[in-house]
Amino acid sequence: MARQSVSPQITANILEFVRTNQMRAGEHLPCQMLADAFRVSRAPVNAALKKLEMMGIVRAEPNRGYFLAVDAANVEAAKPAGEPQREEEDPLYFRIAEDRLAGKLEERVSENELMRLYDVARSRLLKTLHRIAEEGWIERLPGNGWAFRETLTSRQSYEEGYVFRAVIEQQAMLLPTFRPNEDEFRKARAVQTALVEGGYETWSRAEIFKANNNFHEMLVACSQNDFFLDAIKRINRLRRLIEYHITIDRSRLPRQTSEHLHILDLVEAGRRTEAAAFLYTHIMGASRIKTPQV
Amino acid sequence: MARQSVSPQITANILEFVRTNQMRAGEHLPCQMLADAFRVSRAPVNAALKKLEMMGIVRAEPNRGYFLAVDAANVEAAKPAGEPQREEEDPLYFRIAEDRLAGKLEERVSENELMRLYDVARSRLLKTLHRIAEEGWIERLPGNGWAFRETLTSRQSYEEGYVFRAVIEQQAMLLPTFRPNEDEFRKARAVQTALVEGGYETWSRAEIFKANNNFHEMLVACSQNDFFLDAIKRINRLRRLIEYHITIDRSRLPRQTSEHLHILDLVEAGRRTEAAAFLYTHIMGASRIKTPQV
DNA sequence: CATTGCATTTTATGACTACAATATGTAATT
DNA sequence: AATTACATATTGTAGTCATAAAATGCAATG
Repeated sequence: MARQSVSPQITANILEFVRTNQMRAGEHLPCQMLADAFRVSRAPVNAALKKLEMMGIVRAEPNRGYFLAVDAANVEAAKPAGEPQREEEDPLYFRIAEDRLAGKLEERVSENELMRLYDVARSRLLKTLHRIAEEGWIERLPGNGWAFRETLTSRQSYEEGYVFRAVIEQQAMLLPTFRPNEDEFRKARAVQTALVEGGYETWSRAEIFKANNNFHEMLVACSQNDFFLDAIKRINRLRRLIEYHITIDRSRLPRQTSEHLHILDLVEAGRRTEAAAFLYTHIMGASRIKTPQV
Repeated sequence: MARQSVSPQITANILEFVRTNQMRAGEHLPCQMLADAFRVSRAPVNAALKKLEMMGIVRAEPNRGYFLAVDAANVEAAKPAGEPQREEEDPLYFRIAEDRLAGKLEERVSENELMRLYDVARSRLLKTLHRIAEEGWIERLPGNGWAFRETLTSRQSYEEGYVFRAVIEQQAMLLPTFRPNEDEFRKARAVQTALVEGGYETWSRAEIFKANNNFHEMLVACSQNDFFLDAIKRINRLRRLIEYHITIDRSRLPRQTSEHLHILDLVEAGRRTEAAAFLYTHIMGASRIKTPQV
């Protein structure tokens, strides 16, 4: 048993790429271009394309490479047929998170203990633990073992997180370096509009959540300050974990989405201060409504 | 060859503990208490105390434990005699940082490559790389290898960092949950006063830098919001790395220190808004002065 | 009764090997 | 000139073992 491959992830990436670029059947998919986009070599890209060929999404032409077989709009439909409902991403990560949230894991744990419990190799466990450490809800102790932090389990830190997000995003928008990116704004508008026009009833929870996060991260990215962007990305990864445990309240989505569109309007109209203030209340509002469920 | 011990680190911790608590000769140093304070078991604490006994800083009494042999003020003097100038903390970390700053390391590096280059075991390398990843200046690629980010090397991100700090610290102080901690304020005042009264000429660069960081982290900690505190801690770790490469300008220290004291005054007088605004310009001012040297 | 001192258990690192996945160089194709 | 197809080189993960360090249980001490 060697390592687990990245090519499944690449497969998903290609599908997303095709969709967000709204590509049409027959368009060429150059191998090197995809490899660069996903920061891997051509090897896993080829493996992914081979899989997609079997799924009927791309067509291979000898010595010319792979070509999209269906329009982007129809890729969606072709996907669930071939593979399980949703690819797993990192099962170990979620198992640890669930067990911690359920109180099945003590505050202090040793690596050996976790290896036995989840029956995984040390290297795999460490990879996941370090990922968790980056998200800030576990830390390595100086001697042996790891200690969970309260970030995940306490109600208070959940609210602190919303305050942090609201402040960071508002301030990012007020920075002198903030400059709306026309291209990204257009794409964001398209996604939010798709959500309003029925998407919020059919999209999966993960897709809705991702669209939401992308919107906010796109806004912060316009500040041109990587520290603000990194801070938001980090807390969003954390949020995803917690909010997966909350039954999504789809009735709130239309309002949320229209608020997003309103923010885009304000920024494009040059009313930045207003937009920032509105953004702040938008985020804090989301917190107030959801917390009773936790 | 097994792993490297944490007890040298514990030795340093005990010395710092004795100093910041201004303990006097003869005071008892309970083993379990120290172990709890540093989040390790009694084993490495005992090892550290044994070393300190040989250095003449503590005295062992059979079946009663260890007792401080000199006053906290004199610990300083006793230290450099026994051991090398400064304990290394993590040589690998600094070697990688130096080599990256000097342009000796490409943007993309593989683990094997680094293992050969620095002649360390994979586990040790990974530990350090993950630490660096947490600080945000390297990231794991999806396939093989790691990629350095621009955070360290670009002039722009250096300035972005100052903007981030200024905003975060100011906003932290303006949070409704902000509550000055009397104890910490008193200690901070003592340290800053010691600096003014000559400390800035005799203290080592590392000590001055640490005192500075502690001051700012203490302020943010008063916001009672861990996300703000974590963000500041993360960027401070990064700052330390870069500023170690700048010859410290000791002539600026008196002004910096008096500004710190001024901030404490304003907060204690309940003039929070003024304090926050002053804090903002204090940080941005530091940036403007230093950048020409980079 | 808290704390030490010591014996015992448990832990994590280093070193080695095997191998599938990833990365890359190069000739052939359009 | 860009891209593919294939062959080759390199990488990182998993597994196992030995061992020093860290954690822990408990009788002895003050």
